Amino acid sequence: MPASESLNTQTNDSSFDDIWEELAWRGLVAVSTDASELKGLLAGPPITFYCGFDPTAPSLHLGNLVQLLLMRRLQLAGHRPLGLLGGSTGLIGDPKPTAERTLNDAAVVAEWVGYLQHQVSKFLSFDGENAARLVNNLDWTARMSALDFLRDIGKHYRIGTMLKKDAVSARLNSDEGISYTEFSYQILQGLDFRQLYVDYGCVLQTGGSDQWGNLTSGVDLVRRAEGVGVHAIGTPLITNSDGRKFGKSEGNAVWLDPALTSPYAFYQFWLNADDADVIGRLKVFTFLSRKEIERLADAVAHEPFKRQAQRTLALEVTTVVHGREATAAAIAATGALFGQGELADLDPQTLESALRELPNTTTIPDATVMQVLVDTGLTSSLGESRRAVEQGGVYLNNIKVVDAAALVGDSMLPGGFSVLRRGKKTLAGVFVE
RNA sequence: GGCAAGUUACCCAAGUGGCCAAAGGGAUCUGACUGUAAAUCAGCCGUCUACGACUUCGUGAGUUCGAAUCUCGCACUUGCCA
Repeated sequence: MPASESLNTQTNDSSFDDIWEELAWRGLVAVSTDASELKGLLAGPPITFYCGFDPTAPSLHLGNLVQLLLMRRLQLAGHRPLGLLGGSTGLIGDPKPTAERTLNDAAVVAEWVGYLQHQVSKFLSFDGENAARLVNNLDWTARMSALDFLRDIGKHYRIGTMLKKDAVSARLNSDEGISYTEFSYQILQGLDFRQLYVDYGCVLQTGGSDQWGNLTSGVDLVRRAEGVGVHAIGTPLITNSDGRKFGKSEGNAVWLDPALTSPYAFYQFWLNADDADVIGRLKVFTFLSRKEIERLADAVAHEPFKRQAQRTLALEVTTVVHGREATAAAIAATGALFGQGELADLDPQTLESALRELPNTTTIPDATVMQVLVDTGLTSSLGESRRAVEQGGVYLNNIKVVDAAALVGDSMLPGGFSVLRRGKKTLAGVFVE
């Protein structure tokens, strides 16, 4: 439901000469085929372009969000998006630099395709002249025989070129090696581009720059098989300013599915963006204008403690992904839980709904705080709970828990619930019956 | 198919019969400082009914008073040869 409600308010920034200029300013182009040709292409009559999403998990994540928003920007510029779901490529898995993937069960992949399809559809408009369209590469791959594959497609591929792709050579140089299955992935992806060119006149593919080898695979195949020059854009990998991977929070990726990453957690993720990163994030993940973003950059420079850019970022991105209502709830919860006042002074109703946004559990007054920490997922074992308490990192209703044997019933708020906190900002709700 | 090397906790990586729940680094987590930021410093970092017990060093058997360490089988990875 959410997302799509934002579609009507999204626009590109008209202060740019053309969409290419805007994409460049937003830092969305890390690599591409001939830049001046692309610029001309995107400034001209509507083209059809595509971006693929492989079902390697039950939900899309932040890396995919970059692609989805790029697609939307291109659509707003008048171009026609094809959202490709990797029903077949997801069965194979693209080579990760470090390790071979474990193959997922076909039924599971098919199920995930359904989830992703639903998610992708929320970010694109399916109305009007340049309505988006979803396709599944299983539709044309499944019926292709091994012989057709080798004769019609394989003949266009040179092993030398394939070996030189970063994703492949990295693995060949590691002691992990690479299976024939994953080695072949680039051909499957190339096949997609060709098929979409033939069926829809698709002339541009976008993807992460780590997929550059796979993007060019398609460009090469279309040139060889169809004699046509098509294009590819690789977006930069989003990393934190200190080079660490982005979108990993407590060891888990930030998902777009609210069941996997709650809107509250999602909102918090953006709110916690580093000063050094926040402006870049605004450019990539919001539809705010250059003028507005420059104003926020100024705010970061002169009054960083107000964290205006972070607040705006969190508001904008959460709204785009989860909708206004969920965002409002996340902000309300944030206000209640991180506000200055006493928890006991808060309206129990407000507080309770805030706690519902958090990981929470229902228990009895005699339960130990240590056990509840585990139940809410704040810690993963009693030992870790014990350590957290010993280190002075556990708070029940903002009162530091000093006794490892403390019970939930020792401190309760009016209304029969408690705010359990680990560290400075990891919170959970405890409902006592 | 032959020969060789390898498989250690979230990741990298020491350890080659007892002093090993296993060095070191990184990541995560906690504390101090702060702005729910960064940087820095410190601590924690297998599980538990916790001064002790239990389960781990690819996997299954075995040798031994005692095995991550030795032997054999199996699986997987890499390199060289065919």
